[in-house]
Amino acid sequence: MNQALRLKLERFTHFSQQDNDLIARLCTDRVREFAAGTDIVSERADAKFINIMLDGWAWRCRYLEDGRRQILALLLAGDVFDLHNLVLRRADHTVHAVTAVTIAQIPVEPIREIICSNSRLGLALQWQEATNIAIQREWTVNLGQRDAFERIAHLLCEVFVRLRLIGQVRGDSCDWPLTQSDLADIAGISAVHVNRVLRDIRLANLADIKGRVLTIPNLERLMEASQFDLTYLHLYLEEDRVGLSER
Amino acid sequence: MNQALRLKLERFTHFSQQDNDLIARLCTDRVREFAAGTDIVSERADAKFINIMLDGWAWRCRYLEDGRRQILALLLAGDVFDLHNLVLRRADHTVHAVTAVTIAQIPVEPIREIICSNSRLGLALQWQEATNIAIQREWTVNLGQRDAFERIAHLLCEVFVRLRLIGQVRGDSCDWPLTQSDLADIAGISAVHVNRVLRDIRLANLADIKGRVLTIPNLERLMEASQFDLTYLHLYLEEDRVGLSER
DNA sequence: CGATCTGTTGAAACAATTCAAATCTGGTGG
DNA sequence: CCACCAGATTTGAATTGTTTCAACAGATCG
Repeated sequence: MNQALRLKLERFTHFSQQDNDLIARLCTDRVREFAAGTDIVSERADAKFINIMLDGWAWRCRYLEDGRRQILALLLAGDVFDLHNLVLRRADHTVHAVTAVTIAQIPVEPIREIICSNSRLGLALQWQEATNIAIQREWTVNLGQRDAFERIAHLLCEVFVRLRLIGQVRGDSCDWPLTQSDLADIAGISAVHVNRVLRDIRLANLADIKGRVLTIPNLERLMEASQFDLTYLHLYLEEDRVGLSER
Repeated sequence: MNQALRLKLERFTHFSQQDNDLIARLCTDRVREFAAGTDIVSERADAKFINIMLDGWAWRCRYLEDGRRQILALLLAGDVFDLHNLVLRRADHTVHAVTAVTIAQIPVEPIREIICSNSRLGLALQWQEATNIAIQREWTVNLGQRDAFERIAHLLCEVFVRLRLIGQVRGDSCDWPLTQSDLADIAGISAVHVNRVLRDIRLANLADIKGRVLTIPNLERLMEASQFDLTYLHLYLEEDRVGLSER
């Protein structure tokens, strides 16, 4: 099974060999590649697949008529998304590949069977969806209550912790393919202001983005600065591996 | 069956007599009343029930350590919520009764059975949850991309349309139990600014709140002013009853 | 009938945006 | 290998949207 997916799902529960085999098979059957900058799901497209991110970065995005856009979620390796396609008929937003992306696109029916079988795997898929929604709520809090500095700092914490979960952090650094414009459309502020806030964060020695790499010298301090509380990620197993302690 | 719940679920599909009986039974078994101003679900409480709003107004809310709060969702009659309790172990936010509230609190197991049975009712419950999430995404867009005027106008549209769905609109008016402070914590702006924006909306003759009643003389114009597009509510049946046409 | 929320308004302060221009960066083709 | 280009980042100055503070009027409720 895909490394990131295994690490991710095992934060919820451990699986039987049977479950492991099943998910491994699903993830090799229908693998698709998307080039950086292309759309994975188009707004108003028919809702056909449940998707599993195997590699790369993507985002959900809604465009307004006048060209404004809001990035609604970041999708990282190991993320299961669009489970709502079990019941919805069409997409109400776009999913966009930021980097080159590898995805398993699984038709609705096999997933429905897994969920109805009440296996641990089915529960884990639903848990994934539930945490996606908890993250969506946290982004709502971010946009509604926090100022620009806290919003950016909080986002950096979240992504860093999520990447650490799937083993994509090296020491205090990780990949960072997002531009300042992208960050602006996540945080609901202008790109110019993102630039100034990132400068302030850098000057406070809390985090630094340079050459598509994010470095957080002291995650604990960055978490304090943004009131980051990882309860909302609903990580149940081996909690020592995330949070404050290294590795 | 509760009137609002029936109207709501039938926007997704029609039910067999068997389904109708089942849901009616569940909704009479475990009915609880909450007084206005009390908490229905407390942050970090064990996640035990799936809830169905039978009557009244409630909201989801997250508090930050320093006292700021963000209202994350409005829950109206007919809304099924906290379906994520099928997999999550504890709440990451509060649910608060705005008015007196009547709720059916259903344990996890019977709901799991309904969903796994793959009946229309089970799909309808999942559809409810999926639309709740779509609304959460739309609120994220609202906070991230729209200015104060558009945010408030968009919210008024949404609530009015949702209330109309469950037959709680009289002509161009509906109940409005929220204070300007509440609106502030939904829209992520200060209460003072809410007041000024509401004045502007009133002066533009788009909507008026007076004495706990909201009046929207011309919904179509208010929808235009806030770029309100009801796709995100995923209403599939009898679409003529909502949207622009009256009744 | 006073006490306590809720709503309203003005003036000053602040956060964030806009516009514009300069610099830096990575990739491309000559 | 260098010149060039487009996109990304950085900075300053003027402007706008929003907040804060403060004071008062209007409701609502025991």
